[in-house]
Amino acid sequence: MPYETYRNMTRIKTSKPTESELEILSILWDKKNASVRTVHEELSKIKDAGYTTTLKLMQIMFEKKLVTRDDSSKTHIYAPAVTREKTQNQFLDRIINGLFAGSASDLVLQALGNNNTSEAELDKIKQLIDDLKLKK
Amino acid sequence: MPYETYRNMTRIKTSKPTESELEILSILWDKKNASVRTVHEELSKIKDAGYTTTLKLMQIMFEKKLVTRDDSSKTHIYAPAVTREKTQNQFLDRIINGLFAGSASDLVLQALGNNNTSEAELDKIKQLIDDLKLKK
DNA sequence: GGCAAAGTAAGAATTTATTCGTAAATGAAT
DNA sequence: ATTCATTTACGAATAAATTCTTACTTTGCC
Repeated sequence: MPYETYRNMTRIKTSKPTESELEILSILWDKKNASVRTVHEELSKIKDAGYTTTLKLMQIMFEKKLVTRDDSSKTHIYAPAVTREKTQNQFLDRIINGLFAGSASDLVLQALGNNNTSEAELDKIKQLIDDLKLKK
Repeated sequence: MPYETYRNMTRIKTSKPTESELEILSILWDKKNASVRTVHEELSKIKDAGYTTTLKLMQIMFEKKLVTRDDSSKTHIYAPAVTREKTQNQFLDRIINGLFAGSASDLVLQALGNNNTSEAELDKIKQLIDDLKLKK
């Protein structure tokens, strides 16, 4: 079976976004929605690829249902179909299970230990912890 | 240039481990060191691939300097060349910058919010926060 | 209508990652 | 020293992700 055929078959279902898809999603999350041109120009600031590359990627993301698309006018307008939060949790799960032996708190300890987090943010986390403890 | 040649040129420098390499590293971190056979048997519990596949992967990891190797006897013994902590931080950095807009505390809030962390672990985190605040 | 600009579509090519087949090397046991 | 199981070496095949080339479509403008 030719690879293209295979890919078209499996591309359908929603799945974890790849590295490049994540970059595009990040832009869409910020802008709410955007044309390929807009995304591509934003993308050009951090990487170097042709316009049709971005287009193709966004088309694939549409097939995977990672984005929606309004094609009522010539220039299609894309919007994220998955939330930033859901995607964050998806990646967190993977990294926690694959790299932190399933311990979310180990991840938290590493993340806080190696990062200079502001005092205000530390307080916010402390507050969340207290809330969580109350619920137990 | 044939792909094999190209790959041999670029495979040299240490880089972020791939998904499969991470599975092998996890086993090596647990066992301190192991032969290909041992790693492969451990791997068989969670995935289904041939022995030479594991071997090849570990050889590539050796070339990438992700693992070291004692080849003084017939059965080579591999050991991790990167620490679990360093790798964890590498991935945390990537996910924080790529998906959490650079905010480690956002990641922490998500990780704690969506995970049922035990009270003891919450206390440990709280303790760390207090330590961090003292240092400021 | 004809044409240019900007866009989309689709498949091929390339790059990277993973898996496998085959042959050669090692070494233990007889 | 011959046999046999185990292991390594290495290239090729396959899979997956990314990039590019080419052709077609739409729209605005003269």
